[in-house]
Amino acid sequence: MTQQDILDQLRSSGVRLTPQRLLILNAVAQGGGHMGVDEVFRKAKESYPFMDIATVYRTLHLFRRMGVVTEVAIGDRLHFEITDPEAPHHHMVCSACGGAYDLAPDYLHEFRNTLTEEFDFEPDLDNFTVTGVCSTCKNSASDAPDA
Amino acid sequence: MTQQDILDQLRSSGVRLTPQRLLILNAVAQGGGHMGVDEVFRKAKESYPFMDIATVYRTLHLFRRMGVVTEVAIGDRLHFEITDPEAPHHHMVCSACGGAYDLAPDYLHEFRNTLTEEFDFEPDLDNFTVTGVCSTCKNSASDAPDA
DNA sequence: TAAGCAGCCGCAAACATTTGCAAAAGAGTT
DNA sequence: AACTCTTTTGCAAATGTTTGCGGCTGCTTA
Repeated sequence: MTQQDILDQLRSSGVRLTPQRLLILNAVAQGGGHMGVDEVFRKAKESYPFMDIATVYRTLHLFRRMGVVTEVAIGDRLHFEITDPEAPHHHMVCSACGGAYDLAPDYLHEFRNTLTEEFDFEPDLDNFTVTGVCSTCKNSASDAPDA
Repeated sequence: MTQQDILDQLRSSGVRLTPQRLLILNAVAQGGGHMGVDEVFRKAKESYPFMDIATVYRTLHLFRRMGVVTEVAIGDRLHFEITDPEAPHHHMVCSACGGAYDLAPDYLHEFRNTLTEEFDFEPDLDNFTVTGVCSTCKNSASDAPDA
């Protein structure tokens, strides 16, 4: 599951491979975890100073539409990561510390089955995120009172 | 479970009751289902032409923080509805037709338990939305290009 | 390799959302 | 009712995101 596959997928979809798109793809990939729009922009701009923010938005949306990247909402910010079809996973985001944890799909099988059987509703769990409070923050709740 | 309770809750939180806030609360309540920011703005403006869009944003965020309204993401748009503590529910949003369906909390109990037990992660399912394709759209995949 | 087409990019302007600030207004106190 | 304190509002300016458009470029065909 390399970038090569992604490039093939793009090409075969009639989408053009441009330097800008490759840079953006690289930026997301090298970002490892979750890259914000502006982080992708800055990183891509390092290699190509004429990079435009509009292109970054358009390209990320394109990639998302094609399933190449996955969008994760952390707080109010959108983050992006390369979609890994071999090991799809979901996210738990802590509203206290902003941390994002991976969640194996097994935990959602039951839920999916329920929705399908009860409502004939086919959930798209590829872009699935649960918000909540993580273990760490929950257990150190004593520190952070609010006035 | 009336607006009165909401007002009391606001007052007792040290939040001030202003005409603007009442109008916005009313707009969301009368909107019945899910009101977009601009819809709330327009409706409130009918009664008070000086209403400012910034006030609408600030107030909706305030209400959300206080749990008075619930935010539902439908497509790229945020919608708001009055939180009903008597009958909390979640949402299934169809990515094809944009429809929003209520989902009883029972269906999430199991899921919540799993997250808590396995990860000590306390999910906030009050603002919980699953995206997917609804029965209608799934079964009429052949016709409806867009509606 | 040259030519042609369609899709893409960069720019700037439109639109959406957030924020700083001074004036205005709610809520308690006298 | 007048006073004071603090929050809230409206405006405008700052961000953040999307879109229209003319020129540019990847890709295909010959």
